[in-house]
Amino acid sequence: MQKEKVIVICGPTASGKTALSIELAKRVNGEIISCDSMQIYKDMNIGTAKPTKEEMQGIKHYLMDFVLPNERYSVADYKKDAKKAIKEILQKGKVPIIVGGTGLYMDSLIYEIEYPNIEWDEKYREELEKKVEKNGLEKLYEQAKKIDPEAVKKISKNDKKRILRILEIYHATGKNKTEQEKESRKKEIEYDYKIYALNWDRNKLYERINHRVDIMLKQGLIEEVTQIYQKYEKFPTAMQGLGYKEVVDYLNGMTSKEEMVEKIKQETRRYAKRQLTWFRKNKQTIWLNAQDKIQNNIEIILEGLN
RNA sequence: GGCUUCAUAGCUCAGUUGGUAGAGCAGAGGACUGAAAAUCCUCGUGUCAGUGGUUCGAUUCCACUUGAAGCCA
Repeated sequence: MQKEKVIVICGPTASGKTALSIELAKRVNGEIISCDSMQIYKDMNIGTAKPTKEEMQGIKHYLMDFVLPNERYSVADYKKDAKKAIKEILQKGKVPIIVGGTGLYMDSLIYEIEYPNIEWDEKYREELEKKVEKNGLEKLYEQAKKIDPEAVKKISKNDKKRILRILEIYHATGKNKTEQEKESRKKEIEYDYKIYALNWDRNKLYERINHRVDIMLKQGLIEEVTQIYQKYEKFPTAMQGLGYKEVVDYLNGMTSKEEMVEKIKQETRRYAKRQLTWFRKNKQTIWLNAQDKIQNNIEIILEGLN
């Protein structure tokens, strides 16, 4: 039996994914599933460049604006939610269009990675964090090496996040990360993902990013962050968002306004570069020239559906 | 007009007692399996302002030229 087709549109921030995807959805009777680790949050609109109701033009968007900034959300959640959304859209007889720039989330879907069902262990994480503070990372690195030498080989001594993760997986499942990752890819991929990525001339992309940051500030980014900051107490990840942490520093008097603006622009440019690195890795991706007319790119995508 | 100081990587600056040079930042490339807009790794050849001179050899010393900053008129 032939697999059903799912369109995927990725690309760096400010590359025009939103505009393209909405036009495409109108054309193919599609609905959009966002693939963006920050647009999931409520109240974070300006800084995440979330499309407005008007921009959506009546096209339904899934997995956007449904998590509170003080809640936790992970790739595993995303994968589950996104697959559910795909099924729902197909059942309606419509075309699912995955759109976004979060590479990790994207891969969890297109490779259909299976995540073992484990609970988020706040206590163990805190315990590990304390150990790092007290004795430094090195001891935990050695410990991780004993548990999973193969995984440790691939990371640096300074990669705290991944060192802790190796320990956490072992703590929760009794398996090492390498083993668990092998199992996570065993299942056959259910859909025929057609993957497209948008690209720009690098300098032009950077100009767009700079310009977009200026617009965000005009639209009231500082006010948005101020409100979120007052409304919620904890931000497990939401405040890691670009633009958000920098505004927080500014509000706390750590930086001047000019420094803040420059920092947001620079970090966003760097982020775009990392996104491109990620998307280049997948060799089945078809690259679209974002400087072309939207309609031309839509034609290319339509050809791929036949 | 006179004197002094400076001119080295895209930027800020080290340095070479004369044997053609190196940091930070910017930038580039890469990695990525439950925080990912996060986290981490790698990468520094440039007429050492220009033209002459001294020298086996000058980015380094000398002269002049150009530009910048400062001081004195």
